Amino acid sequence: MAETTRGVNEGQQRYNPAEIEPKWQARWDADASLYAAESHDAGKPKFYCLEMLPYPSGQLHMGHVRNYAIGDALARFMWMRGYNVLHPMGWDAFGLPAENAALKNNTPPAEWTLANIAAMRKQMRRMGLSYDWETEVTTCLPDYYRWNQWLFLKMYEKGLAYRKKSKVNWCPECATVLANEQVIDGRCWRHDDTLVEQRDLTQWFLRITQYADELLSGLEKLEGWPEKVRTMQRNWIGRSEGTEVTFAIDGCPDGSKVTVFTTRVDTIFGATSVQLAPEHPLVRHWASFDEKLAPAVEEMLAQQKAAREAGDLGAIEKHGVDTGRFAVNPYNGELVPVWVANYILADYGTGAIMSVPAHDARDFEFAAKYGLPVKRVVAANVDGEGLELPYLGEDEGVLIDSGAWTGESCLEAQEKMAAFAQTNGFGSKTVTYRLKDWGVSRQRYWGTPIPMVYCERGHAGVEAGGVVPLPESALPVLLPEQVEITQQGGSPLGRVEGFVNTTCPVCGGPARRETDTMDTFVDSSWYFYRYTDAKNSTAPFDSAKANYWFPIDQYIGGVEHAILHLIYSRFWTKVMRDLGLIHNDEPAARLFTQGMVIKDGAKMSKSKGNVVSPDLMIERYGADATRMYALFAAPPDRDLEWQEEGVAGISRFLAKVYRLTTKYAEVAGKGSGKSGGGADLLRTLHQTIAKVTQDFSGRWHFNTSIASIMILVNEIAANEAAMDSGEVPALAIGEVFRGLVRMLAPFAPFVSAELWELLGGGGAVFRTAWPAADEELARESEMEIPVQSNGKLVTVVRVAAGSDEAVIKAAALADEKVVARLEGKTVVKVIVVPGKLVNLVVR
RNA sequence: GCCCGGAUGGUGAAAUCGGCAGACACAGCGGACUUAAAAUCCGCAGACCGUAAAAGGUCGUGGGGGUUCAAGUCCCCCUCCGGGCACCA
Repeated sequence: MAETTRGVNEGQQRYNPAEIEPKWQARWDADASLYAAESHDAGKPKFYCLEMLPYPSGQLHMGHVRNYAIGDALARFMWMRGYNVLHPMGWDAFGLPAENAALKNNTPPAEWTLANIAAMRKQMRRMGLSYDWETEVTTCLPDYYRWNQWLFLKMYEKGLAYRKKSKVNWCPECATVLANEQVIDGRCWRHDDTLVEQRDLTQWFLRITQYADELLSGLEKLEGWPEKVRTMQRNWIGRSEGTEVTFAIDGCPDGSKVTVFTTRVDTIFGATSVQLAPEHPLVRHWASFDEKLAPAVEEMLAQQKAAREAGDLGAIEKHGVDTGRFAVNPYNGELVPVWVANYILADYGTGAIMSVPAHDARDFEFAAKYGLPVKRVVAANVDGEGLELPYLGEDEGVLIDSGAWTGESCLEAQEKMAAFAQTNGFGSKTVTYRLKDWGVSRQRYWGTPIPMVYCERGHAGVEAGGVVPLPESALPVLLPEQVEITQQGGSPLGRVEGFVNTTCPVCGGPARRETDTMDTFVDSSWYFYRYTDAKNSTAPFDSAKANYWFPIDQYIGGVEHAILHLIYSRFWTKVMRDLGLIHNDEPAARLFTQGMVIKDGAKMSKSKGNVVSPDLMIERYGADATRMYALFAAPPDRDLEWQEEGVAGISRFLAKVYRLTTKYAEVAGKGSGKSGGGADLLRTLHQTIAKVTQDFSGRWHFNTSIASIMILVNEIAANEAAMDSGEVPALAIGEVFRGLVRMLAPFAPFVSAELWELLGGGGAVFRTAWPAADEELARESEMEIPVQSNGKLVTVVRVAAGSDEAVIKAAALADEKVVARLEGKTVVKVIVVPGKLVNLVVR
C-alpha cells in the first residue's frame, strides 16, 4: 500500500494490516495453548468444529479460504460462548499427485508432500486460522498410517476385508484401479478425459454392503445434513426390494435354470420372455457350443466395449438375440423364449430379468422392436377397462388373467406371490443394492501398505501363496523411502526386492508382501477420530477421548464429497463402533456444504485463467479483509463471485473501524456502562448484538451479520460530534467499542486483537465472553407503522412503541395523507397488525 | 427422463413467521477538501410517466393463473440456468 503524507489526527492512526497481522501472527505462533482444546474430562460442554482436511497441493485456493473462514468464525464464536472447542487441521497427504510430481521434478514424494504441507501451514497461519496444531494429523506419516493397517487387520478378522478376483475399474492415466465411487460417467474422477477400462484383477475389498441398510436408514436421522447430500447417498446405495424367481430351462438335459430379479412379481403372468445379460454364465455356457449364438454374443460384447470407449454407454441402442431356448414360468408352466439383451446389466440383481411388455416401458419398447407378444395382466379395475399400454398401475392396479391371483391388488399380490414362490422352492423376497463393496487396492507407491503377506510354501491351513495377515507386532509396515517412480504398470513396490521378500509370520518360510497400497479414501475415513488423541502410540485413539468429542458438532466442506468421503466415513464409523472403539453411530451431527468460489461466472481454474490467489489478496488488503469478504459477499451455502473491488470495500470498512476505535480508545478504555446518555448508540449496539448472535445460532448468513455491524459503525461515525462533546458519556463509548470489537473477532481476528489491546480489554479477545444483547436497551421508543390502502402504501405514521390496536388505528385515520386519500370513499374494513402495519380496505 | 437447488436494480445481495421490495456493500454520478491526484467526508441513485424544479402518478422480485385485506414469500402450470442420478429390472 502506498504511503500517505497526510498527517494523522490526534489519537487516531492509519489502518495498516501489513503491520498488524504479522505482529499478531508471531504472538499466536509462540503460544501453542491459545487454540488448544481443553481436556475431555474438564467437565465443560464441548464443540467439535471441523473443516475437511485438504490435499497438500502446495497452495491454498479461494475455496479453502472460504471453507476455513466459515469454520474459523464459528470456532471463535463458540469459544466466546464458553464452549470447549476442538478445531483441528491435518493433511490428506497420500495420493497420486506426489508421484506425478516425483516423475516431473525427480523429487521423492515424501519430500514434495512435506514441503507442500509446510507451505500451506504457513498460509493458514497467515490467514489467522485458529487451529490447534498440537493435534495436527498427517496421513502419510507412519504414526498415522500404522493405524490404517491396524484397522485393516481388525476388519480382516471380522471378515470385512477380503480378497476376490473381479472386474475392476482401471484408469490408464493413474495406472491403478479405482473404486466405483471414483468413476464418473465412465471416466476417472481425477482425469475427466480418460476413460476407465475394465480389468479382471484380484483385489482387496471392504464389505461396505454389509452396512448398506444401516447406511440408508441412518440418513433419516441425519437431520443436520443437507437434504441434497442425503438424497445423493440414497440414490448411490440404490436399495431395491423385489423377488427372485427361478425359471427352469425347458428340455435342457443338464437341468439348467435361470434366476431373475423383479420388483413386480405380481406381473409375472404377463412375462413374454426372459432376458439375460451377455456376460451371464448361462449365455457363456451356451455360446461355448452353439455356433449361431456365439458370434452374436461376441458382437454384442464388442459393441458394448466400443460404446464404453466412446464414453457413450447410455446412448447404445437396445438390441437382443433369441437363444432359441425356452424357460418355464413356475407360476403357470408357460414357456417363454430366452433372449440375450445388451441392456441387461451383469452386475445388478441376478443379471437376468423377466420381460413384461404390458407393464414396463422399456420391455414394451423392446417387445415392439422384436414383435414379442404383449400380454396385459394389470388393469385399473377387474373389468380390465381402457388404459393405454404400457400401464404401470403400481398403487391402484388390479390383477387380471393371473390365475389364482386374479382380482388381487398389485401390492397384495406381490406379497402373496413371493410367499408362494418361497413355499414352493422356486424363489423368495430379496433386496438388491446399487452399492458395491469398496475396492481399496491401488497399484501405486504413495499410499498405506496393505499389511498382508503371501506365504510361498504354505503351511497348515494356508495353501502355497495363500494370504497371511501380519500380527499387530509387525506394524507399521513401513513404506520404503528409496523407490523409483516410473510410469510402467504394476505397483512400484513390487520392484523393491527388500520390501517384497519377507518371511511368513506363522511358519517362518519365505513370503512375499502385498505390494498394492490402500485407496487414500481410507486415510480420510477416520482421520477426525485421530485428532482427539493425535499422539497416541499404542492405539488409534483413546475411546474415552473420542466418545467425549464425537459426534462432530459441525462438519464443513464441499459438496463434491457427498458420495465419496462422506459415505466411506459413515461406513468406517459403524465398523469402529462394532469393534467397540466408539459409541456413536454417525461421524457428524451436522454437515454444511459451502458454495463454490467463482470468478467471471465460472469456477476458478488454471485452464480458464481466472484463478485469484489468496496470497495476493492478503498482500493487497490483509487476511482480515480477505476472509471477511469471503463471508460478506454471499451467504455461505451459495456460490460466491469473487470481486476484488469488494475486498477493497471491506478493507475500507476495517480502516474506518480502526480509525474510530483508535480515536476513542483512551476514553473507551475507562470502562463501560449502560446508563446516562447515548441511548441511540446503545440501542443500535444491542440490536446489532442480537442480530449477529442470531445469525450464528441459526442460518450462518454472515453476510447479514457483517451488514448489521456496518450499520453500527456508520451510526458510531454519525455520532462523532456527540462523542467529542461529551453528550455521549465515556461509559457508553466504552460499551459500544468493546461490543463492536468483540463482535468483529470471529470475522477479522487480527485487527480485533489489536483494537482489543488498545481498549485495554486484557487477554485474547476471542477468549472473552461474547457480548450479551440487552433487550431493554435495544427497544425502540417509537415505531413506524406503514399505512396501506387496499395493500398500497399511503404513508407511514409514528406511534409510541407498544401502542395497542386502537391507538395505531386512530393515528392512521388521523393522518392527513390518509384523510385526503379517503375523500369520497368508504372504509369497509380496517386491518391493524400491531407493531407491523395498517391496511384500510376502501371502496 | 427422474431428483435437488436457483432466477430480485448496472453488480454481489437483503427482506428469517404472508405485512414498507431493494437493507448493507460494489461499481457509477454530483459535491466538499486539494495546486492536482489519491485517500477521506457529504449527497444522488429500480424503471417509466409527469414537472422549470417539485409535488404526484403508474409499473416492478423469470412468465402465466390462483388464494388473501395484503404475495419475492403460499398453491397450480410453464420457461430458463446450475448440480446430481440415469439401460437399476
